[in-house]
Amino acid sequence: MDEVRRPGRPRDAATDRAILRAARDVLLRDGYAGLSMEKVAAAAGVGKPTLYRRWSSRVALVGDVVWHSFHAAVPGIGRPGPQAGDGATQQLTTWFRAYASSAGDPRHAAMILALTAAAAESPHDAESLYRHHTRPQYEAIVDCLRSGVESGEFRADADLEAVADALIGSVLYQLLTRTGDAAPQRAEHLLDVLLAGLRPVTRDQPGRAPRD
Amino acid sequence: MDEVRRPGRPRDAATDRAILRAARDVLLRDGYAGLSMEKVAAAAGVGKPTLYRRWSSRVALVGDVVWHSFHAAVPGIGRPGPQAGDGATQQLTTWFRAYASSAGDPRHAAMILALTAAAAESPHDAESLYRHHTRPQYEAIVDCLRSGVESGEFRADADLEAVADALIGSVLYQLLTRTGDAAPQRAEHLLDVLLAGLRPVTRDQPGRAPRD
DNA sequence: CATTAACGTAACGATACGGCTCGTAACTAA
DNA sequence: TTAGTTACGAGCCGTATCGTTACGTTAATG
Repeated sequence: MDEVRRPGRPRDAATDRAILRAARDVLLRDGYAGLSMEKVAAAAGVGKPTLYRRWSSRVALVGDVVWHSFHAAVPGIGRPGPQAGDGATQQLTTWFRAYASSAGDPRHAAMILALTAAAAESPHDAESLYRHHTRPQYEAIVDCLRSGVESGEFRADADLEAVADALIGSVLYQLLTRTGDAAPQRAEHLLDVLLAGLRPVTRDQPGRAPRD
Repeated sequence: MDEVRRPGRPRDAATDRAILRAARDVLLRDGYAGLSMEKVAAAAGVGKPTLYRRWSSRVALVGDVVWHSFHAAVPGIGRPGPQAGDGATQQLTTWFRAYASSAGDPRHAAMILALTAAAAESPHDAESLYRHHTRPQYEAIVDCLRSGVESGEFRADADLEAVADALIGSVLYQLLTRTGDAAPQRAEHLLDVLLAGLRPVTRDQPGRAPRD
């Protein structure tokens, strides 16, 4: 997979890093609305064409910033269970604790919010952002839940995607409403309720509430 | 509470309605990013100062549009349980079904996404938007859950705010990731898991998973 | 009629978008 | 060495939006 050397002056890898770093700083300080290409270019000490040579738009740049920040600081974010030997319950718990805790870090919170803002304000960008930055993680969670069903840890009739939505969505909602201070405890408590609800039914306890 | 008539030409109530309607249409067609004050003014057949006389900023206008759209079309959105005689389980079910179903309507989806975009892109606006447009509903849900705890329908040790986060957040995440097609079923299934997890523990079934 | 304020029109300065052109630097191929 | 190609920083361009202002008109008060 060696890079094919093309004629002409090669791009400076240090410039890539400087831009990403500057964009991350601006995102932290001013939020997604406050991130302009000109501000990023100035902060990175580069010209605007240098930005547009690499990223076709503001959304694309922000997407890459989020991507790099996540993979630099939260290595296992894409894989819920680092230890394959653990049960699904333990894997899910480990991952969700890490995820909720990372959302408590302002650096990651800003990244998640930026992705959210980009997706929410423009339906067109939302699809591509989801495909590239969120779906792999989402599918890994569902896979983890599915393995828990196969091992008998979880109810077979549970809607696993609904559970994944609730896990990710609850953190997202907390970030949006700035209730994030109590996040770590709340993550633990949400796991309590969801894991209890996922437990296979016994004879004494029917699977559904009587009302319907 | 009669309006005190002040001297001078009074504001035209029809103009208010025309602006709100135009802003709603633009929001539906072009999303939050595509909503500009000039576009709204043009669509409403009104000058820009007329907009700024009523709303101090774009965010304020969008906030009011969401407010009016919700209260016009989803009357009970602020009060989970229309029938006070119902149990908390039934109240919660009724409300969440209505909420998830309304999110399936593109008109409401656009409103929720607009609020989300505004909150996500600017931390400053997020706080005031939350206070005025989301918190009452959120607190009503928590109150409903709390009444369920008091009546013995739900576990006393459950984190009710975590449950509320999960309910609202799951819908939000589905909207953001355009997985909203399966929303009605998923809402039902999430209720299944959460209500099962909220059920008070019995002697046969310990409250927590063994692993910790 | 005098006062007051909302109205539409038409600007304003500031800022950001995405693109473009300069002159220069860096690298490859002949 | 030389020509060709591409990246680079600096900066300008046209369009667009922001929030604001000035101005003349219209509609209500007293």
